[in-house]
Amino acid sequence: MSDPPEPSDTASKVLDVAERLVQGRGFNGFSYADAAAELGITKAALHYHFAGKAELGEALITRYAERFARALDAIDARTDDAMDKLRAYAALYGDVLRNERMCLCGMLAAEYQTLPAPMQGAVVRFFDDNEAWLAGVLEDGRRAGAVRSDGDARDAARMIVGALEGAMLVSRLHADPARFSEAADRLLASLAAPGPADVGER
Amino acid sequence: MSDPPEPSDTASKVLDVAERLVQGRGFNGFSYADAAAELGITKAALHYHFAGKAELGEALITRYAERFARALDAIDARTDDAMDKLRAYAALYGDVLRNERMCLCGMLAAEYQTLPAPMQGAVVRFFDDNEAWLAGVLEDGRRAGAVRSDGDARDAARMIVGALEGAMLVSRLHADPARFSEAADRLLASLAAPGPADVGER
DNA sequence: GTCTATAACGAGATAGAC
DNA sequence: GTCTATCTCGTTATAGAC
Repeated sequence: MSDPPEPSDTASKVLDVAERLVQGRGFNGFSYADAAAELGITKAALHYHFAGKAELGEALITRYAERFARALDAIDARTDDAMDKLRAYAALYGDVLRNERMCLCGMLAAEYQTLPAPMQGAVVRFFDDNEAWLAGVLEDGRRAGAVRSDGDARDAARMIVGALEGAMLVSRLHADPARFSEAADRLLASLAAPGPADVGER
Repeated sequence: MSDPPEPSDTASKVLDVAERLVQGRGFNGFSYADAAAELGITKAALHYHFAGKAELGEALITRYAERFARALDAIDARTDDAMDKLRAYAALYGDVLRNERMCLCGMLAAEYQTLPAPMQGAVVRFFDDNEAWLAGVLEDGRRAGAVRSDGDARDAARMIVGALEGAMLVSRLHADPARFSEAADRLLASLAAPGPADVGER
């Protein structure tokens, strides 16, 4: 009936292409010309949909963060087990890497100093939200005895986010997603409480 | 007597400035103009010392990797205890971050896809060398009973490198080196073997 | 909503004087 | 070893036609 509240078809395609380029080459390593060429449109047409590179960048983070938030909701709906949630969380990162991409916000974190202020704020918010969700999972897991308990959950959450982002960063050098999985599994294993069934595993 | 084998005074100053800029803003976010302005010389003078940006980039990684290798030698000379070595290794990263910098090669890892091939090779070598050193430390530590033993040491080494690089990446967003230290301490704690003196810590 | 055309700038790089 | 001057290219961005 009325105009769709969704971004126009073209705008959404622009975001798709720009997202992939930025995840692969970084915000500074990406240009309007690259995206326009891939889309088969002109740079001027890009400027119609997104006034400038800064606005495009903001839109990229917003959409990425929303998608991520929905994925976290889906995890919450799927299971109540903390370790299952952590495994699913790590798998989100693995999926990104398997598409030969770096996490969008991990990439932007590296370029943080050179980003326009609104993008900086959005990147920080992304990580804050992730840490908050993870901290909640960890606290629940501790109460249930599924997660090893020590220190501030928020600190533990930050360590997890950093470890996963870093594992992506270095795994990508060898184009080897298996390296990421190895690292993620190790991280998760270090978080699991020694199960009552196999303490000491003698 | 003869010309110094060391890089000329100016070339070395160029590397100092360029290194700081690249660690802060990335290789793509840094320009000859930036460095020349800070040095009070012209872009043309820069081209005399380093033919192009790619050559400057290679020189940056080479010097950085050599410095890092010397730091690892110093650690080896200072202690034989594996956990002490790991703590000292993490402290190397903390020192970089405290200067408001990202690890040079961590930054370049993010921009990997856009780097000239020789720089790509040098970045990969940096991480391979780090992983090899860490794997050796972990194996020694296992033999001595100081390090928790599970799986391939090389995989464990990769997890450590990734976790430290990632912790730098996200800590830098809040300009808060304490966040890095928290994460590094957690990582190290997860690697330490349960000491014979405090098993279960009842 | 997309185009052509072009402006305005900064990038990396080069030639040749000093 | 450093300079001035210039070149060429790619970048973001804008004006205005269609």
